[in-house]
Amino acid sequence: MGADTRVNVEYVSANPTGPMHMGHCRGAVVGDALATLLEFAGHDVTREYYINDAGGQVDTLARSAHLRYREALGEDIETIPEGYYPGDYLIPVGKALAAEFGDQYLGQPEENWLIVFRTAAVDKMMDLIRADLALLGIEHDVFASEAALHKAGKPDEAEAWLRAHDLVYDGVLEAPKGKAPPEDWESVELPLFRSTKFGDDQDRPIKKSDGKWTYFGADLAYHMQKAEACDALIDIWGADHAGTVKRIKAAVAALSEGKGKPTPFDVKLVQMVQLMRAGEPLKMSKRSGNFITIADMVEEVGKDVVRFTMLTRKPEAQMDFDFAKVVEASKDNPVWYVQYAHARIQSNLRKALEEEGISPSGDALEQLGAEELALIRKAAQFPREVEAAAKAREPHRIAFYLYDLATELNAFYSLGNTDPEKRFILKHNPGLSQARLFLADAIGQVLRNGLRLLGVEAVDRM
RNA sequence: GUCCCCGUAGCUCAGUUGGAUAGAGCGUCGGAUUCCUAAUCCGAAGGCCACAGGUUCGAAUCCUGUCGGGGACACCA
Repeated sequence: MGADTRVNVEYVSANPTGPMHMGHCRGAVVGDALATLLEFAGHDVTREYYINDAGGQVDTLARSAHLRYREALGEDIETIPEGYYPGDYLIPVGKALAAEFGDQYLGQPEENWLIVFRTAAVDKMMDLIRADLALLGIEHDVFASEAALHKAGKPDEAEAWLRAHDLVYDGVLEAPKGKAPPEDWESVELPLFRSTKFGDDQDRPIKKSDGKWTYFGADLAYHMQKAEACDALIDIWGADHAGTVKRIKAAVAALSEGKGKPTPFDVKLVQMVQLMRAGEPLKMSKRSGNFITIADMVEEVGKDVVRFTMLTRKPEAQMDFDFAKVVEASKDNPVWYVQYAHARIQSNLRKALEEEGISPSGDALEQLGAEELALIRKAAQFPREVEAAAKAREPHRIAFYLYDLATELNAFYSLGNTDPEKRFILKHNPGLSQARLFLADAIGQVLRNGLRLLGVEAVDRM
């Protein structure tokens, strides 16, 4: 492809209010694999994470941290009240805050400590999140802070520009139609972005009635900021945000076209994952703060299994993740099967060298027959497969391709069971043996390359 | 009520972005093994590509509608 364009891939962007749970997992893996895939295809990729550190949720986080801070200083806080984050992960944060500040924020009104606690708690949460992402082998290049965006006045800039072009106006939202009748509906005049001009169902407010920016108002400025530094934008979102795709696309179209630099922008929606164990769905209670974290998943089945499995389905289709099935050692477990093929190749290469002194060589490739050629053809498809997957922005195709390649490798390998002449290691015919090992080595290479694209390590023995 | 995603073999899913007889795995049935990793391999049966229209020389693929599953719909993030 060699397009050599700068592509910004934003993924994960989980709220900095706790550790990552399984709901973030698929988007994280898909985004990361996509980024790698685009890099491999010759793009200059930026992996970006947007930190929502300016909304009401981080205030709740700060208050929850303050509660744990009081606890760390000896107070019995008993049960965590409604409206606070109950998770145990805030206990060490409270201790750290107590160690850092002593009792100076005890018994103080909120305005005296909220900002301090918010900043400190968000930092700690981001450390947590970065650690969780590292478990999945994920590392972002840029962590963009929403608060910093506000401080830099980006939303104001965007608003001014949009107003100047009659794309933002002050207006009143219509009450929501349909099944959910308005309960405490008030009609207020708000600054609205004309997203209907770009196919949205409704114009969208960029500021709230208290004058603060809405999430959308900030996000719009954020996308503008990203677009200034690259040639194409990709966002990976959970499917629960599908309803906001139109407005943000409208915003990017309006701003980037208006400013003379139309920026292609793609939002990839990733569907929910249903966790299962041996066919039974796992239910988790959000209320108690008890959910299955990414750390739990990685600890139980390993990074490679989590990553590969998340890529064995197209992202926009719902999927199950069965803790029992993903570690099964059989052909219906793609992770295992691809690894098995690679280990088998490595095992043969080792054995050939150590026991027979035969190493791969391309000197006698003309001795290879029709079956080997079919295998070579399959392996040779790899670059085209990568190109197609990159163009379609669908990393899961690589996973399916690797599975197919493993199938063909194993099929050829099995010919040697009934016909000893079809084996890789042939003592009486070193030339052919070298050629077949050369082929095996090449396929091993393709498997490794493909797995690396997915962020999965190939194993040499199992 | 509106919007988005999905609907392909009994089950779980691919399908190279409109091209020839629609492909895997599991399951079922029938085979292969004194084996370089059999945790594997080969073969068979099994499809009106949800349904109905439309566009096209040509549709699983694009458009419209219906049905079914999932998700989202105030100034939350």
